Amino acid sequence: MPKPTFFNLPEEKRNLIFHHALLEFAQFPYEQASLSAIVNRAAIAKGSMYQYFADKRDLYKYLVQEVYQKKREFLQPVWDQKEKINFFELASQYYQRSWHFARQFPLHHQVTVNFWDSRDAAIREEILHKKEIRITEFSDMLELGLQSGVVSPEVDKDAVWFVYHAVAKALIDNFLDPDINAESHEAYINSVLTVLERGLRPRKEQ
Amino acid sequence: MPKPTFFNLPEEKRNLIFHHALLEFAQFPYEQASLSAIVNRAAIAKGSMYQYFADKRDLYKYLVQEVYQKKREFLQPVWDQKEKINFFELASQYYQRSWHFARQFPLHHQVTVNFWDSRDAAIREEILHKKEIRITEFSDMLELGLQSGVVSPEVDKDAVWFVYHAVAKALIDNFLDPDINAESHEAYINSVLTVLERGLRPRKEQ
DNA sequence: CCCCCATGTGACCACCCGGTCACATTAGTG
DNA sequence: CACTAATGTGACCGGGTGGTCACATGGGGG
Repeated sequence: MPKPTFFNLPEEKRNLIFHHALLEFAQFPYEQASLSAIVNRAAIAKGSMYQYFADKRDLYKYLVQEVYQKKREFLQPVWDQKEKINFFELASQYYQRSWHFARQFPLHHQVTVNFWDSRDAAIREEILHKKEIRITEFSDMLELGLQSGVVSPEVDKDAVWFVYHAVAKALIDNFLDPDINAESHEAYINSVLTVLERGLRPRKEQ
Repeated sequence: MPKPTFFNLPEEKRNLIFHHALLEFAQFPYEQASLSAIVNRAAIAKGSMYQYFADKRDLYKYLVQEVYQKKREFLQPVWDQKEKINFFELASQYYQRSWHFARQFPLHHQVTVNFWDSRDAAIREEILHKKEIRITEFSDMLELGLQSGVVSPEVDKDAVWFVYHAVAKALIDNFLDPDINAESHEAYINSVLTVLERGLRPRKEQ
């Protein structure tokens, strides 16, 4: 919801603003991010910013929307395989590709991480909305897993969603941990997913 | 590390200050919490606060320390059973009792939740310290589970820690969700733990 | 050339923050 | 009572914030 003026801008200037907003909101959550800092670093007059966006929240919402748009496109190839591979392979590929997204676009990634911690009431609504979308997508995946028999029919679906969501968030929060290099991180994701797949109880078979 | 003056205060006044600090830091994470708001609501002069504590962070560290002290005492009965019951029962009791803590002391609980989101550099050190303590405690528990045979020796211990920590944090963050009543919440915790225990793959036995 | 309108600007506003300090108040002691 | 030391106080400071507004700038068309 930027004002029309923003879209009349030459692309270069739009990118400049977007980039510096990205830098700021990647470093700080919404409440602590400073609009003054953004305009100073972008060498834009504060008043100009208010020609483009209604207020700080307007800018933030636009930024988050664009960031998630990019992430969704990045993950699309994984979703396209939904019917071809099983639940566990799909989950693995999903997190592996999310990790590559974080590597390639660390600022975008950090914005998504900070987004979930926001306390602003209006933004929390957006968060709940995004959460619902995830639940639906995950339920679809899980349903396919149940039908093909790779997922046990005994599990409590809500509990499974809860566990996967919790683990996904923790994985994503740690994607940029500098102590972990590429190879071991991919292995690590798979170790974690194996725990979810097989459980802690010993299995008699195999 | 409050100043000696603080401990010379009559207990009533100490409790007053503690209570209003609790209210503020339960509502906001460290950076967004307002010292001015605390002193105003407690009807204390701002200058007085600086007779008791070196600065905002000093007050916060003291508060967090007291809160975790209370929580540790509350959970002690569970740890005392460490040798008597198995890994999965212990985990269940641990989260059940954590949930009762959140119910009985919602402000204390909320302070612990906000604590983990803090970005202040000095406070992040405390966070890492608390995290190490948790890792050690959990490793001990898991080791007992392995020795007694209720936990599969094939699992990657680091991955198990990661999963349990992630799920614990998510459970705790949702403890005060008003949509969930007492009975169903206890059942919910057990459903989630069952997913971790048995995994998603169907089991041939049983 | 001038007029118009979209765009750019930065001083300025009210408000809030954490922290300080000169001074007032109180309580205990001889 | 007086003297001392501890404690209480709130106006004040410098610095930050999101947001505004009267005005400057510039480029295209009559």
